Amino acid sequence: MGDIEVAVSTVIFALRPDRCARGTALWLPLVRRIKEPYAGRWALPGGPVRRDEDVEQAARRTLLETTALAPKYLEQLYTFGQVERAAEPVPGPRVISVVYWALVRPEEAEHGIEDENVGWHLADAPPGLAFDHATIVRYALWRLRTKMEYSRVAQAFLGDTFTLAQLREVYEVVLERTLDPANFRRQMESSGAVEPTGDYLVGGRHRPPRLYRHRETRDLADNGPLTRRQDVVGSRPTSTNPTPTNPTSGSRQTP
Amino acid sequence: MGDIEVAVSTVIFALRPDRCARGTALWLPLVRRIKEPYAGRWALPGGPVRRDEDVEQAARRTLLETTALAPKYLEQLYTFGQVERAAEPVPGPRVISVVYWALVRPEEAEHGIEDENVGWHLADAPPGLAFDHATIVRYALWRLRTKMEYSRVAQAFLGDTFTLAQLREVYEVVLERTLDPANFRRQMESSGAVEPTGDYLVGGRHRPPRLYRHRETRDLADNGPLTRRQDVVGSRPTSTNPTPTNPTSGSRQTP
DNA sequence: CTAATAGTGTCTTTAAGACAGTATTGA
DNA sequence: TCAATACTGTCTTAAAGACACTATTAG
Repeated sequence: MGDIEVAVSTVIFALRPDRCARGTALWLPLVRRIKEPYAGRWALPGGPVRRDEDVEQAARRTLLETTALAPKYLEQLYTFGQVERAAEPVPGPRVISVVYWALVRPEEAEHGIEDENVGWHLADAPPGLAFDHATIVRYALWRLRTKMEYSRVAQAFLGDTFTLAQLREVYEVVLERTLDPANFRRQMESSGAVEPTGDYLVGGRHRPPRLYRHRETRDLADNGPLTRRQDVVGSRPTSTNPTPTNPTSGSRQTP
Repeated sequence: MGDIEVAVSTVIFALRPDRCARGTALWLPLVRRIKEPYAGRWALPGGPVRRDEDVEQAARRTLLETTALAPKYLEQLYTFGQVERAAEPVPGPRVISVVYWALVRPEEAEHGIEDENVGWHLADAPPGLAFDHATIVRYALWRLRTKMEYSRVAQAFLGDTFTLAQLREVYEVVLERTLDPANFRRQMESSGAVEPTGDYLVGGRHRPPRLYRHRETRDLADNGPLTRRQDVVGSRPTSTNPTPTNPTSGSRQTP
């Protein structure tokens, strides 16, 4: 029964300058596999969950170990639990993967490792990936774009202060369409997601734009009621359940 | 390493008549635990994942075994993977739970088992639950309400044909507020989510309302790109990956 | 007929989008 | 001065909501 391995993988997105086309594009770091199933192919950073660490903690640890990244925004994406997952070239062991997705700021991204085994790739067109990681990346991209429309995730791509033009560029690059600066400004200001610092960004070639900061009314990575960790109302400090172990409903037919 | 158990739990919602207050309320089935951690307490139906079954399949199986329910709408909710999950009364084994949520129609709900160990409870105010199942139920409720606003999940509570008043009642009960019948009608008709069958519901006390059916343009339980299983563009038929097993980025510092 | 629900029409408010116009900087 | 970006104002359109009004049934 304890015959199933649990692993984590993480899809990390960052905005980085792009040589061709427009200035900026969406990138994600990949690591090259060295062991056999898919050896030599690119894959999402990850690894097995240790017995004594939380699953999210495992995601952070493997990320740090393989890419040296420590993203502030980290959220669970989906758990992939099909039986035939490892059955591609070699019928390996049964592995269930809890996949996370992360957003890092440009400065954070710079601290990441880059060598022949760890590198950034365009999120739109990643190279041939191991396992079904291509599907996972596509799903993560869909989640990012969807969440962009109704939340403030875009701010996770930026530093503590930023101009509205920078924030707008995040939206434009991720959603792949241009936005009207005037309307964008109005929306951001009326939504209360940002607030002006009072400072201006000097050194630009033209009129210095106002600087803004995140308005941390709520956490950026919102998982609904999961973020509000300790409830005041309910009971104990909310541990994260181990599920009923086979309840086998005993005596049925009892009104 | 294979020292971790993987289990599933499912939060099932159904609309059922309520004795007090308004006619209908949101209910969910719970099972009574018979084994020791939390023996006697109510818990979500679920159980361990077998080595040879998909995780989703495990959710369906345990649901059928314990409650005799086979919901059409079943979707992954979240995976709970903290270390201290089982550590409440007895420091049990490490268990990671993949939690699903399901919606069942009234007729489906009637087929469910009901005895002293399996019973329906008000989703708003469940009894004292085992583990952190109260948190999970609260989270599932939040997801249901959130998803209700932008998708067509409401239809999963109803049969093949229904009146707009019935559909509106689903929204009203779940969202806990009344909706304007006129505006609701317009929204539903313009969204293209439903289409009139041409028939009318006779036998009512008053003017017979038009019957509608789901417009199955897309799947009800949409998981973004995950539902579109086989891609035509990409490559192979999309298996569901087993994650890279510890890539340990080899030779760093290589430009 | 009345009671009750089904369904339509219309007005107001709000937000999104298009786009013209003004402001402020470096060179 | 000019180019380029920052920022403001205003018009149009679409959707949401409030709510009056008509339609059709059972009894």
